[in-house]
Amino acid sequence: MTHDSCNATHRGLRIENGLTYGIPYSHLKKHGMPFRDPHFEIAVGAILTQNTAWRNVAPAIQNLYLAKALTPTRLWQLHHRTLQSLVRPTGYYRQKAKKLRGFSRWLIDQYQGNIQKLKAIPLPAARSQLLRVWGVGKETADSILLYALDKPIFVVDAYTRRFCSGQGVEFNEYDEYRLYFENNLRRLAKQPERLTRIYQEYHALLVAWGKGSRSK
DNA sequence: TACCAGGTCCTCG
DNA sequence: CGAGGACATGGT
Repeated sequence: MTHDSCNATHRGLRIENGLTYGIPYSHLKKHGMPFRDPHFEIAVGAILTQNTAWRNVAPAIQNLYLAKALTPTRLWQLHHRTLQSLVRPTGYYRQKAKKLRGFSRWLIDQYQGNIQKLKAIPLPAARSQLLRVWGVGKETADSILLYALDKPIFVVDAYTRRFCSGQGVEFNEYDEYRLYFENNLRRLAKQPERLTRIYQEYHALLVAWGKGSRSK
């Protein structure tokens, strides 16, 4: 794992340079990243941020880090009640603890707890498998695919719909919004291998727009 | 004090 | 299917 993971993107939000949830990067570099899988961590963030402000999610992930539980095995081994208390700041903490537990169990059973093995699966199959996990809906599945696994799929969230609405673009279904962006952005991408990065950056722009337009 | 925040699942008609 | 409700904490 190269150190670029320390600047990993969580659903469009970049982690501050040199700091990951309050832990100095120099510390991580010196001691390695025991009990921490940055790609799994991004998936955890995707679940915890469901209908929740990111400011409530960051402390929860820091709790998990300090508990050395940011790997599927370590997280699953936490006592159920302990896990609930660690993710409490995110709200819906009973449901979310159950979701994280189930997701971890699933990664352990299907992929030996190695999320990189899920990355090796073709995109459509990986998506349908994720959608079978309890607590993982379309937006969360696509967030995991795009940000944790670098798969080229566009994430549709509340900001995306709000932005479209302002432009007079409306659909009924999640996948209609997704395909609308994918079809248009694909045309702009000269090389297909840049698609993932474009989707990540474009979604990040929508997030930035959403946060900015709210305080107005 | 009320209202909201980057969803998902369950239930009922 | 599809509308309606439950889930829960922290910030403004």
